Amino acid sequence: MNIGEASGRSGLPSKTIRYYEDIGLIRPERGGNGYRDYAETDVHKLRFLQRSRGLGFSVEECRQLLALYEDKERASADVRDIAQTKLAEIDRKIRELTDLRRTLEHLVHACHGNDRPDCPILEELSDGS
Amino acid sequence: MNIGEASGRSGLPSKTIRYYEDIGLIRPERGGNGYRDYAETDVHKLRFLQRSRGLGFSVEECRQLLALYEDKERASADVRDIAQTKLAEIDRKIRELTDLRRTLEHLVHACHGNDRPDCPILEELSDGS
DNA sequence: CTTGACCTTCCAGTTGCTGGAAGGTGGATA
DNA sequence: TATCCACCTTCCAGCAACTGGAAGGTCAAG
Repeated sequence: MNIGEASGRSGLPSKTIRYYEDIGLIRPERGGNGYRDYAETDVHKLRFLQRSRGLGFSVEECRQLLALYEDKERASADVRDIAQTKLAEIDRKIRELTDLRRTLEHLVHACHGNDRPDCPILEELSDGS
Repeated sequence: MNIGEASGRSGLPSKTIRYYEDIGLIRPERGGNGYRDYAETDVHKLRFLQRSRGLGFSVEECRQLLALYEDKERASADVRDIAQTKLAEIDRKIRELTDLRRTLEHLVHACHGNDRPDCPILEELSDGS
């Protein structure tokens, strides 16, 4: 499929997809006309990149995560190590998001209008991990 | 307190804290010697920024979130609207992180070594929101 | 009164995109 | 067959959000 369809299916702009190719994250085939030709697995990787970038993982971290699948020669212990580290990070992020959610809920329900100056939100913000 | 202590307590590099001041996110006092002087509430805001940036919110989104406390003239309905939108975003992020977590768990437990080529991980990756 | 760890500003570089120009491709339509 | 228009290509410039380094001021300790 062409880059436009890959873009629509992955949620990433074509520009970004070309950029990811520039920095070596994905390697689509090329048709006789020079157009990039994306396979299903490419779209899966792009969706994966779209998500994990949006969740605050750096491009290099995403590269590591993708490598977990692609580097088929890598020893499984290494794979587990990297994945385990990322799991801990993900758990931390989930905890932080949950805290943030609670804080905003509080703001919505308890800190309306003039009550704001007395709102203990900022104290809550600094709690957690 | 000086920027070094604010840095240590917020988890943000001093460089980044100065940058946040440049773009108007925080406004610490200045001592007679020209040094920045951070209050407790500043540290709370910095910790908040450290977290929400790490969770994939843009600086402009963080500015909005901070404005929920600071703009005391804002009508409470507006506050609720913005907060509600962010809550939906946070819920989506939590869901995506949970999916990502499940995927990695699968990788750790089921896709070791030579089994990788048959691993259905990439299919799982494209599920979810 | 000097040493060293802090602080200041300023300017340049990096990362991760993002927009726009200039031009080629390809299926539909007159 | 021509020409349209939406797509694709590369390249280059600009923006966002830092990050590093130079050049110099401040301050408590020895």
